[in-house]
Amino acid sequence: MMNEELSEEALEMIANRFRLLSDPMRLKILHTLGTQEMNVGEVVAATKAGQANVSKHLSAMLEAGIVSRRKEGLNAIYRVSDETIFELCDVVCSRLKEQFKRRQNALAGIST
Amino acid sequence: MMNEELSEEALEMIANRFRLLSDPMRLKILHTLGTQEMNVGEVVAATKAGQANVSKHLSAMLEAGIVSRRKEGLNAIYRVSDETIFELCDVVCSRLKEQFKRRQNALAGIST
DNA sequence: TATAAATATAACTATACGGTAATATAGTTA
DNA sequence: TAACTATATTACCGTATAGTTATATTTATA
Repeated sequence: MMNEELSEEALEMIANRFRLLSDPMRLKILHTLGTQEMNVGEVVAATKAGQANVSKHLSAMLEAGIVSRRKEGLNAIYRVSDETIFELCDVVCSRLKEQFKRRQNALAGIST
Repeated sequence: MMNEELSEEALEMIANRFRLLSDPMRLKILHTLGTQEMNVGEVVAATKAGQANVSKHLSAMLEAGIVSRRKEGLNAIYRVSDETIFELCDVVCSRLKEQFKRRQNALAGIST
C-alpha cells in the first residue's frame, strides 16, 4: 500500500508541476491573480514585469492547467483554475515559518 | 486578510522549496527513503543513480531541512525530516489524476 | 601506518530556463 | 482599408542546474 512503484513518467509529471511553482515570478503572478480574473495588461502592471515575460509564464501555466483563459475583444482574461496551487503554497509557507522558528529557538540560549 | 503582500524574499524562499521538488531524481530519492532511514549506498542501489549524484541531491535537501543526517561509522544515514513533502506530493498527484480524468471524459464522446 | 570503504566535494559539460527585444497575430476602431 | 491595441511568439543571451568523472575526506581495519 505505502511503497507503490512510481514510474519515471509519473515522477516527471509531478516534478514538472513543482517546477512551474519554482519560480518567484510565476508565484507572484499566481498570487496577483488570486481568486480574481485579470487580463494580461493588468497582471503586467501589478507585477511590474515585462509583457512578453508575463505572457510566456501565463502560457506555460495555461498549458499545465493551472490557469484558464478566455478572450474578450482584444483582451485575454486569465484566472487560476487549479485551487490546489494555493493549498500547496500554504503548506510550504507554514513549513518554512515553523522551520525558521525552530532555528531561532535553537539560537535563543546563545549570549551575544 | 486574503491578499497580503508577499515580499520578493518570501517568494524566493517558497520558490526554492518547490525547486527542490522539481527534479524527478530528488523525488525518487524521497520516495525511496519514505519513512525509513537509509544510508547513501542503499539509496544509490535503490535508485540506480550515481553515487556522487545521490550525495549531491541529499546534501541539497539536507541544507533545506527536508532530510536529516546522522553518521554511524563510515555510513551517513539519511531520513526525511519534513513530512509535509509527502503531503505536497499527494496533493499534486491527486490533482494530476483528476486533471487527466477530466480530459479523458472530454474526449469520451468522440467517435474513433 | 598502510589500505580499504563510504561519502563528500570539485571541476567540467551539456542542457534547460528566465528575461528581453523585436516581430507577428488577432481584433478594434477611425 | 489603415492605423491602433492587446497579446503571443520568436530569437537570443546569460545563467543555473543535473549528471559525471576524478579526487578529497573521513573512518575503520589489517
